[in-house]
Order: sequence, then C-alpha cells, then structure tokens
Amino acid sequence: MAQAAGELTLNQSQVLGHLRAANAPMTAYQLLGRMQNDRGAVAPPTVYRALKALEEAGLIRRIETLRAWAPVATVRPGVVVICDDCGTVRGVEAPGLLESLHERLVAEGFAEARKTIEVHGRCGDCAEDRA
Amino acid sequence: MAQAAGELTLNQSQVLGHLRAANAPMTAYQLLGRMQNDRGAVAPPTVYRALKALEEAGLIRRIETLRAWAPVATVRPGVVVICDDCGTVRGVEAPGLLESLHERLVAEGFAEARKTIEVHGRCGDCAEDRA
DNA sequence: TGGATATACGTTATAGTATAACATAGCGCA
DNA sequence: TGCGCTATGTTATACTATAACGTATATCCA
Ligand SMILES: [Zn+2]
Ligand SMILES: [Zn+2]
Ligand SMILES: [Zn+2]
Ligand SMILES: [Zn+2]
Repeated sequence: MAQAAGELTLNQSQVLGHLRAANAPMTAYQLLGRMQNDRGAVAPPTVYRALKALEEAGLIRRIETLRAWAPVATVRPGVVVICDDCGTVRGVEAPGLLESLHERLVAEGFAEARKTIEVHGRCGDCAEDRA
Repeated sequence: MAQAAGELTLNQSQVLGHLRAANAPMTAYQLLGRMQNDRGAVAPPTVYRALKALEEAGLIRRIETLRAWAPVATVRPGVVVICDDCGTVRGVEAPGLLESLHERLVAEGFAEARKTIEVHGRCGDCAEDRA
C-alpha cells in the first residue's frame, strides 16, 4: 500500500481526526479506545505507528508533561501552555524568546535539534470561575 | 519513623546519592537496580516515593523528554540542555528569558505554576569529536 | 509478465514507567 | 498504654511504548 508523499493513510487520518476533534490532548490509549469503537479490534502498534507518522509529518506533537498528543494547529510554534484545571492546551507565539535562547546555545557551541517548552498553571477562564 | 523537616530518610538519601554520582539522568528503574544492589529486595514504590519526596524538596527534577531524573544541582534554573550523543545534561541560566515568558503569560491572565524547558541537540564536545 | 522491493498494517508478545491498596514498624505524645 | 503520624514493605495492577514477525498490496523495472 505505498503512499503518495503528503497524503495520509486511513489509519493516520482517523487518529488525526480524533485529535482535532478533542478539546484537549489525548493519550495513545484514549486514541486506541476511539479506534476500537470505530473499527473493532485495533492493537497499540496501530495507534503508535500513526502517531509517529503524523509527528514526522509535523501534524501533531507529543505534550511531554502530559504523556499525550495534540495537533500542532492547537499548539503552534513552540511554547505550550497547559491549564491544569480545564485541561486545555494552546500555543503561545514567542519568536523573540525562542531566538534568544537559540543564540545563547549557538554561542556555547550547542547544536540545537529539538525544543520542548511547556508551562502548566491555570488559565484566565478557570481563575474567573473560582473568583 | 517520623522525620524532622529538612532531613532526608535513608531511602531518600540513597536515591539522591545515586543521582548525584551519575553523569547523566537516571530512570526510576535504573535507580531501582542500584538500590537492589545495595539492599537486596526493593520494589518500585520505594524508589518512586523517594523521587516524589526529593522532587517536592526541590532537590531533583524529572527530565520529561528523557523520562528520567536528575539532581537540580546539575540542571539549575529552568532551561535543561541535553546532548543526545553523550547523554549529559546541564542547566543554562536564562533569567531574562524566563521572566519575559512569565510576563507574557501574566498579561494573558494565565497563572503559571510550573515550567518545563528542555533542549535536545549535540554539545560542543561531541561536535568536535565528529570533526 | 513476473519477481524484487517497499510500505502499511495486523497480531502477539513483551518491555518500560508509574501508582493503588493494604500491611507493618517506629516514634511522639495525650 | 493507647493513639495518630510518617516511612517503608509488599503485592498487585495500571498505563505507556516497542519488538518481532506475518500478510497484503502497490511500484519498479528486468
Ligand atoms: Zn473515529
Ligand atoms: Zn482552564
Ligand atoms: Zn547505593
Ligand atoms: Zn555531548
């Protein structure tokens, strides 16, 4: 079943669909449950293969501190902000910040390959709910 | 065996000792192996309890992208820089950077509780080795 | 045309990470 | 002495991820 570059397989687009439909990151086994609802017997490697392909395609990322996965669309560019009350995750643009860190490391001879920046706390909406 | 505030139990100081003696972060099960060498039968909760107490005491942190643990002394203030070749981890001071991100989030009404910033790549030494 | 190769997926098993739940032992103190 | 607190022991289990092998199908080209 060779795949044209840039196209998703059924497996991959189902996983991506579930992630996009969710309002919070999903764990691999939550996705597995959804896939089993859709299709009957599905085993973990099926989900993990889709996650790997989608990540390599730049369509999703793993939220390390949640051990869960989110579409990059909801998490854009580098800084991931997570509300521990409502579970929502969003991306914050901070290009200057990322660039200055990058320069810092270059100056020390470090060749940067991958950055993870995740901030936990409570979002404005949840703070209001407690007020 | 009630414990005076600020003192470590034997269990905790053994775990901390192993982490401080290592030149790279250790996984919980690597620590478990060391503890078993030291003491015979040891089960996972023993290690995880020590890790939790040490983390709450501010003495260690979990390196999320490695699923492993390191003493804060080697990882100081916020930005964790990890060489994927030699496995070493160090902390980089970047107070301005952290502060500007903090202000950014405050301005949006987000109450920050915990930040994880981890950068993977190749350190200067390892780059030289390949030259 | 037909065989070599490559990719995706199925299937089974297992590795690796973390916690729940309950039992025991020592200590401080009413 | 009896009670409550904390740390640890012990057993079992939950949760996360990958190894290994098999099958089907598409593609390439001799
Ligand atoms: Zn579905
Ligand atoms: Zn919230
Ligand atoms: Zn030891
Ligand atoms: Zn290195």
